[in-house]
Amino acid sequence: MPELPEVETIRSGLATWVTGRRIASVEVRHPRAIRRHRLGADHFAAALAGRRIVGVRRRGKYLWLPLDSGDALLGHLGMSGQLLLRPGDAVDETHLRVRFQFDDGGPELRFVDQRTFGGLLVSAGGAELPAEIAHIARDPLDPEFSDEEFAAALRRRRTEVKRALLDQTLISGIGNIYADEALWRSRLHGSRRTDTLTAATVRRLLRHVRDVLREAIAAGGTSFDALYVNVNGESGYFDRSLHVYGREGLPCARCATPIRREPFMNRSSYSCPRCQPCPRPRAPVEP
DNA sequence: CCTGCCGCCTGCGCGC
DNA sequence: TGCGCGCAGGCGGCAG
Repeated sequence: MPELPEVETIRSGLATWVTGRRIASVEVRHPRAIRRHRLGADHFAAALAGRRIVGVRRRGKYLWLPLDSGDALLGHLGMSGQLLLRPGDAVDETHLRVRFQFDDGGPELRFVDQRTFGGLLVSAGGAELPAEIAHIARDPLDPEFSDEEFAAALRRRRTEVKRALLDQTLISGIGNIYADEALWRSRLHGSRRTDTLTAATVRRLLRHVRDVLREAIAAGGTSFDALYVNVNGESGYFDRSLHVYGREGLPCARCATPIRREPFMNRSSYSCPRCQPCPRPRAPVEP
């Protein structure tokens, strides 16, 4: 579920509430939530108990908490993951997967995940950048993201622009909502081939990607339902500012044409038929 | 190598 | 009321 703005909202909340605190105990309630920690639940808990959290970092949709051991607690929220700060005596959530208690007796950290597509692991020596996410590209809000390298990668690719925006090894943090919103702002149809985009078009696309991500962060993210909330359980309100996502049949804010929904990778893509015309099929390559 | 597709899970809303 | 179906913010692994 959560894309960069939601994960950044959670990162920022965690930074406020867990930085500097020492983990006292870890309870793994569901093994699937730590399936990517190959050494198992006991090792996971032992690697964290007694460690102090020294910060909270993010790349794309991944979060990690560097520890005073030099390791890091790495997490991905998948489609339905939540990280919540809750009083220790609060009733357990139905989908509570992992509980972290601190030695200061303050609020505990809970990993709650309905669909268990998300998960946590301890990355050995991963405080600076976990090796497990070395394949994830920098995100477009990272000061070291290179627009030129991204444009060059698009030119080399033989795929469609929406697929490229969702490819976390090219540019990270963008998911189905913000891909559709950035494409609408850029007046591009998602099935445009990446190798047909001009340099100016790629610049325009990146500008709109950054605009929509920053605006969504300022709104605390997009909450369609209770599945995405910040660490204090509060919803974001960027859903009010969406122009196409989830708006099939509603008028385009620019031209009033009804927004269309098209099947895409077992999900949906939303766009304006007039502002974002389907690209012409490619001319066959001459022999 | 690169690209595209499937499977992993649970819950909700809809039509019958 | 109940049931089956389609759909949902994502990713890793694998086939071609």
